[in-house]
Amino acid sequence: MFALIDGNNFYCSCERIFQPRLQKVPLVVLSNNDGCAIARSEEAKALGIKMGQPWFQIKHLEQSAGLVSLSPNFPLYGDMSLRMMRLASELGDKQEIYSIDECFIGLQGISNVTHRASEIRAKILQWTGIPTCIGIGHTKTLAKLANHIAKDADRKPGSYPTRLAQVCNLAELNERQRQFLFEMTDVGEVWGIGRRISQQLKEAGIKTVKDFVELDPGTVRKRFSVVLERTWRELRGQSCIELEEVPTPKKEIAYTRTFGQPVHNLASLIEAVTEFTSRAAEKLRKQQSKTSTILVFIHTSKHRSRPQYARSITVPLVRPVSDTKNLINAALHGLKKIYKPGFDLTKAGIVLMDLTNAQTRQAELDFGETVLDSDERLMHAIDEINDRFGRGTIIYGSAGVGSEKKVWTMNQQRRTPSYTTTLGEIPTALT
DNA sequence: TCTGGGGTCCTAGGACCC
DNA sequence: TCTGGGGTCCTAGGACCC
Repeated sequence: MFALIDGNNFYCSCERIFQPRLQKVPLVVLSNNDGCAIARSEEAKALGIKMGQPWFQIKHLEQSAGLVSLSPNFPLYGDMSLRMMRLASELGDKQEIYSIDECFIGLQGISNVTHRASEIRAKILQWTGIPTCIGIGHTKTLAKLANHIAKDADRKPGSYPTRLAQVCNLAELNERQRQFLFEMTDVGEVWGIGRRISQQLKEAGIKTVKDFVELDPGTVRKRFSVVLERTWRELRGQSCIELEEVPTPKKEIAYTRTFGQPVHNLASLIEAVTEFTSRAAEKLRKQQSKTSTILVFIHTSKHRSRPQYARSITVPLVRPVSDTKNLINAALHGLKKIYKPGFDLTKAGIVLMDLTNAQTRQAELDFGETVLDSDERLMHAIDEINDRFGRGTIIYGSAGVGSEKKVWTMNQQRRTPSYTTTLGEIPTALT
């Protein structure tokens, strides 16, 4: 049996902890560059704001409806997440942290689950200020579905029976009650059924979860995929997706950004790609991996009717490395190959691919010209210094050292302080 | 005027290799 | 004039998840 614990409107909830005036107010947290809404409070959802909706389309609600928007504050969300996850883990014996705001809990041998879940929920709320919902079921997909029901029952009166609000345990319901809930639930709410497949199912007359589970598995496999068949089995109570306690190392590490303003010149791109590569290399070393392929891309905005340009290139490395200097050299080499002047470039990024464990060493013939990783101790020292004194304390020269603000950096107009992770930004209580 | 970022998995065509 | 089959790599794009 599994539980899924999920923070409600997580980023908005994090912001509200330190700014109580934002309670009950329609609130959105915007994406990088203050581009679109990536988290919405219930009040903001009630205004009809959609997930991912561009800010310029909803900006007018500031005046007319008191909408408040904030730039994202990921250090804060990451730290609040850790606190929430630590408490959530007390529900069972195993935990899989699935995303910044949700985790699965393995419930093997746990009795009185529903009651325990309510207690954990109350504890998380009291200790961290984050409201959560908990779904429980025999498979991960069912736990996800139960979580959806717990949430809707909580915030949309009349959608589901109110006793399922906040904590919903599908495993303790009888078959008839489960069927009843399946019949009320749109097939598109199922974990693994996205916009596209949901639409195809509906065109075939399969509208609810009940319709879907009544299909024949062979048909699901043939018409769609083996992946969807797995989802079907999970909904029928057959567990196919295991709990992953230890996160598997990433196969790719990316750092990509939309620029604050369009960029036209190679010099700015070099700065941006240097910065992106440095940051990705930090992540790479943190996970104790090396990379042997780096992909660089640049492109214009599809939303503008200007000449379009999009290119990417993969640059193979002679051997797996994790040091920033070698990676920057490779990335800039690729960038210069794909750069073409005359376009309003709005986004660039790099992806480190073909990651391998840093401990693995491939033996090789010595041709007397080996390009080695920079001293590992040097990289380690730079990471430590940047960790301790703030990102950007030590940078590579091609990241640009001028004092003026770089055109490509992000716009973040409404960023809140890092209340819990930066000494100078700790909130003060007025006496 | 203004439209996010980080992942995984899969597919398909073209270039190139033997 | 006649012209195979198997494979990899690259690039691009689409599906899903958060």
